[in-house]
Amino acid sequence: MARAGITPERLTRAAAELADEEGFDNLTVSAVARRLGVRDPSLYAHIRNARELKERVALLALEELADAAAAAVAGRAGRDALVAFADAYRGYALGHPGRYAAARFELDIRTVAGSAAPRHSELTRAVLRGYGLPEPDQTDAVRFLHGTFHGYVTLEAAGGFRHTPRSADDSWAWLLDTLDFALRNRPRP
Amino acid sequence: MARAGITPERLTRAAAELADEEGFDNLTVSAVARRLGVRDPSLYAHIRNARELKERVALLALEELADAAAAAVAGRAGRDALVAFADAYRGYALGHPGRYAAARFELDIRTVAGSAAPRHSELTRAVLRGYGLPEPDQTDAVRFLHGTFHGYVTLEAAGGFRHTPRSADDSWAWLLDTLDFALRNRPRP
DNA sequence: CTAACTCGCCTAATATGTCTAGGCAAAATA
DNA sequence: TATTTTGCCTAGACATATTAGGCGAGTTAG
Repeated sequence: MARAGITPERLTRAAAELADEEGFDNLTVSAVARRLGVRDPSLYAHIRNARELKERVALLALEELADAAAAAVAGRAGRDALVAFADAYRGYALGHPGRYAAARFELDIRTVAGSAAPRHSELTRAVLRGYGLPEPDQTDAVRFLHGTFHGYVTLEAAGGFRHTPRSADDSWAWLLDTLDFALRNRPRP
Repeated sequence: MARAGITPERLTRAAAELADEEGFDNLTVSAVARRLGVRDPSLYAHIRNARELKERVALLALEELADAAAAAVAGRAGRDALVAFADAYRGYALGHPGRYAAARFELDIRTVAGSAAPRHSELTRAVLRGYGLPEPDQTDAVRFLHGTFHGYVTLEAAGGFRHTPRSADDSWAWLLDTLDFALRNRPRP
């Protein structure tokens, strides 16, 4: 049989595209095999199981997201950095819904450590540097920002804001204003 | 064959329990059938398909969550109401992870309208009443709060905060303080 | 009180997806 | 060129989702 020339990169890319097009929940070994023009079992020479396929997409998404965030934050500080960071995050999530969902895939602790996840925390801390928060406030703020961005974007992607005429962009801008205000003026303990 | 006496309530309860125990993603028609002591096809007399099974759990979760939030907010105002509301939300999510995930299940628009989802928005607006926000700021704030609570709790449940010694409870308290401060003092447009 | 009927649950069977075992030939290497 | 590796294949076991059709327990009509 002619070889299909499957590489880890081609496989992961196909899976990521599929996730974006059909949803992360519909990402199956079968669907990837179809897209690559091979039979299902052939893929098991390249992946251990279906979970690993999803893991690959998750790791890719974490990398891409961290890269986008890093580029956004570079050369900015304070409010500018916060807004650019948040917009990069939201832009990626809306532009790549399947990959974004993958980034929330539960990885085991060892895999997380070797992933781009730690870069996300570092980048968030870099953004917060402009606000001069001492510990443990900075850790709290990292969690606050992560949670807020993730939650807002998830609800928006799920269509939760379509029932009201107010635009999701405008609410997002208001949210960032409020966040910036709070971080700058919140009374120290 | 002896009848198993399946009612919509028993079925939904079994599905909800299964979701909490095994995860919403692992909620299957087969698993529910096993738990109820019947064969898979027997359930199709009670549900249309697997999607409807999940929908049932989603609707139950939205109801329970709205009930808990309503009870928490009753008789409170301002900061007290905000904290009680948020704690009810977080408590439910951590106590019933499967049901909570179900509450994020994408329902079609007609189903959402008949669900407890609108109550959630109303309750959030009730909480915000104490902060005297005009429109469209109030709508923005509703989205902000929903997103923040949902995101924080999702990340916490996924174990995203276990890598740092700082307790998730303390970060939560900090978050609520900050939110309250921002809503009270944010400059009007 | 029996006859008819409804409807809850069953078996059988198909489709799709995950994954293992074993085979063959193309590609890499000796 | 001979050998080894290995990418891809077929066959097949097992799980889940779902449809079709049957049978008998509970309910209702005569």
